[in-house]
Amino acid sequence: MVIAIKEDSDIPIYLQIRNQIVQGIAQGKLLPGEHLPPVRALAEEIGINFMTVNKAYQLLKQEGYLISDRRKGARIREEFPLAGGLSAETFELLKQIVSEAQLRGVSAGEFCELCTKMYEEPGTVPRTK
Amino acid sequence: MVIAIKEDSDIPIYLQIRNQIVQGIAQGKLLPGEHLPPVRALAEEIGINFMTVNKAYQLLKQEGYLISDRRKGARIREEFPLAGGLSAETFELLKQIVSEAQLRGVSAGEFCELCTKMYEEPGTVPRTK
DNA sequence: TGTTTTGTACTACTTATTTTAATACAGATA
DNA sequence: TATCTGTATTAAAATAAGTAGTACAAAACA
Repeated sequence: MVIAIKEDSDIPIYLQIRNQIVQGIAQGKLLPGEHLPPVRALAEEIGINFMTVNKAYQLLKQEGYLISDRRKGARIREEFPLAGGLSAETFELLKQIVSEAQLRGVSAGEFCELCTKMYEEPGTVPRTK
Repeated sequence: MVIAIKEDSDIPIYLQIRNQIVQGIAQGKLLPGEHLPPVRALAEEIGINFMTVNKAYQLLKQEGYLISDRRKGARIREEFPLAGGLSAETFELLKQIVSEAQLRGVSAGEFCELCTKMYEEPGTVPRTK
């Protein structure tokens, strides 16, 4: 999977990496058990320090998406915890997003339709209704 | 409306204020045209510097939620722009949340149900399904 | 054995952010 | 006039965040 970094984004590089990997797993681009590139290789590919990639991997590992493998690099976890709900942080974030959507005139139905499309056809969801 | 600041939160104070006001508007706790407390009064109530409150008000004003009223303090805007869609930033954030929900075993149906409840009965939505 | 590759711990540097502070000012109000 | 509003300005301090450099241990392999 290709990691594309936006240099001018206000999202830090290590988070861009982390987010793209999470989305990659959710979208099936990264399969359970699959090896990620070594921190140094990915860093060189992107053109950054390998500790920045390491920070992303550390975060993913801490969140349960990755397991460390000193032999062949980091691996996507085989069995996900399936926490059965959102984390407290994500839950609060979602409440905030719903409030803002509501105030911008997005109906509950439209919002759900948008989310459903994100579930089903990730990558092809247009932003404007 | 009462603004409750979590001192140990990793979200900065001015953002906590801003977020709670946005949610307050969405939930009908703050009505269009309603006056917010003066920056100095709210600051003293919370126990912070009034410029921190001012920063929150500035942000809300910039986002179109508030209008300045030099006579009796800031006021909730009467007519919202109804931007007709999410901002690009919020859209990306939502994509991220959907991915994470998906990986945690939350189905599209469950996710939509949760969002719908957030729309309809804000404040009473439990985090655990 | 030696070499290479892996992740990681530790440290450091730089930059950005957040919060507080002290004033000052202009418009509105009583 | 006196007092209330928001706001502009500037500064300072503290904290946090991001990125990077070096060194090291475990594993793999020729």
